[in-house]
Amino acid sequence: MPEPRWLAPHEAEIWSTYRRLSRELQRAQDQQLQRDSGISAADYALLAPLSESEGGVLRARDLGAEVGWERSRLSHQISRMEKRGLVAREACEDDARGAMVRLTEKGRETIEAAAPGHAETVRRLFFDPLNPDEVGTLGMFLKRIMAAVEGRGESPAP
Amino acid sequence: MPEPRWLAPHEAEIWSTYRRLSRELQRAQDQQLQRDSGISAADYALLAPLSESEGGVLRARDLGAEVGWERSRLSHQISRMEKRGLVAREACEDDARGAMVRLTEKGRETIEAAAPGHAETVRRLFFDPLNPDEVGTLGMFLKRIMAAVEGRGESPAP
DNA sequence: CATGATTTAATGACGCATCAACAATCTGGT
DNA sequence: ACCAGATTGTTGATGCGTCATTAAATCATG
Repeated sequence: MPEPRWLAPHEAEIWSTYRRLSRELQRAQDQQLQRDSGISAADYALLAPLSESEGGVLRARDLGAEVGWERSRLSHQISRMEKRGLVAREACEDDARGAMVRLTEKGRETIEAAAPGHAETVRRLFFDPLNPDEVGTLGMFLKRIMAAVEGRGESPAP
Repeated sequence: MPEPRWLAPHEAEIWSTYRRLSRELQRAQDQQLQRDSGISAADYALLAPLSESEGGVLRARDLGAEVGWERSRLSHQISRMEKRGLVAREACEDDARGAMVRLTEKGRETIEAAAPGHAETVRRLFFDPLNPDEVGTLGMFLKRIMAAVEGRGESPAP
C-alpha cells in the first residue's frame, strides 16, 4: 500500500475549522428559524422551492432533485411536515408511482413569514464577512470541492 | 422593520452549493469510515484527540473543548462508544463531578487502522481540488465566517 | 404482448444532534 | 462555615439523516 498522505498541521486546522463551521452554521440556522418561525432548516429547505413553484405543488421526485435530497430523506421529511400541516400529499395523475407535494395555506404563511429572517441570517453570518470578490472566489472553491465529492475524488480513470 | 436584504441569485446559488457540499462531505466521510473501519465520523472525532493525549485519557470537559462539542452531545456519543468498547469511563480524582474518558486497546487499534484512510479521503475530497495558495485563502474565509457565527453576526454593540 | 430491469416512493431501524431538565459538586464572598 | 451561583455530567424526548428492504408502476426489449 502507498504510504499515507497525512495532513500538514495547518491543513488539519483548516479541516477542523471547516467541520466546526459546518455544524455551527447549521445550528445557527436551526435556532433562528425555530425561534422566529417554529420550523427547522429542513422544513425551510422544502418550503422554499414549493412556494416558488407553479401552484405550490411539485412532484416528490422533482422536489428532491431541486434540493438534492435522496428519496428516503425526502419522504421522511414530508411525513413530518405533513403531520404538522405544512404540506399535503396528493396522488400523481400522470404516473401512479409518483406523489405530489402541495404547500398548504399554513405552509405558505409560514414560509412567507420566515423568509426575510432567514435571508437576513444567511447574509449576516455567511456573506457579510466577505467582500464581493471573495464571495465569488469562495463560490468557485466550493464548486471545485463539490465536483471532487460527487466524483468521489476520482483518480483519473483508465 | 427594515426591509429584508434578500440574497442575489448568485448568492443563493453559492449558499445552496455550500449546504449541499456540507452534507455530501459529511456523508462521504461517514461512508468511507464505516466501510473501511466500521466507525462513524463522530467516533473518529473523539478517538483522534484521545489517541494523541497523554496516556490516552482525557477529562470529558477537556475532550469536549478539544473538539468543540457540547456536554450533552459528548455524553451521548461516549455512551455509544462505550457500549462498543472503544472507550471506557473512569472517575476523576481531582474533581468528583468530572468523568475521565479512556481509550481502550480496541479503540487504539481502531483509530490507528482508520487514520490513514481518513486522511487520504479528506485530502482527496477537500484539499486536492485547491492549490496551496487557495487552501490558505479558503482557510482565511472559513475563519472569518466562523467568527461571525460565533459572535452570532453581531451588529456593532451600543 | 410478455417479462425482466428500472424508477419511484414509503417504511422501520438505527445513529447522530439538540434541547430541557436534573443531580452532584465545586467556588467565592461573606 | 455557609450558601448562592456556577460548573460538570447524565438522561429522556424529539427531530434529522442514512441504510436496507419492500412494493408498485413503468419502461425497454425481445
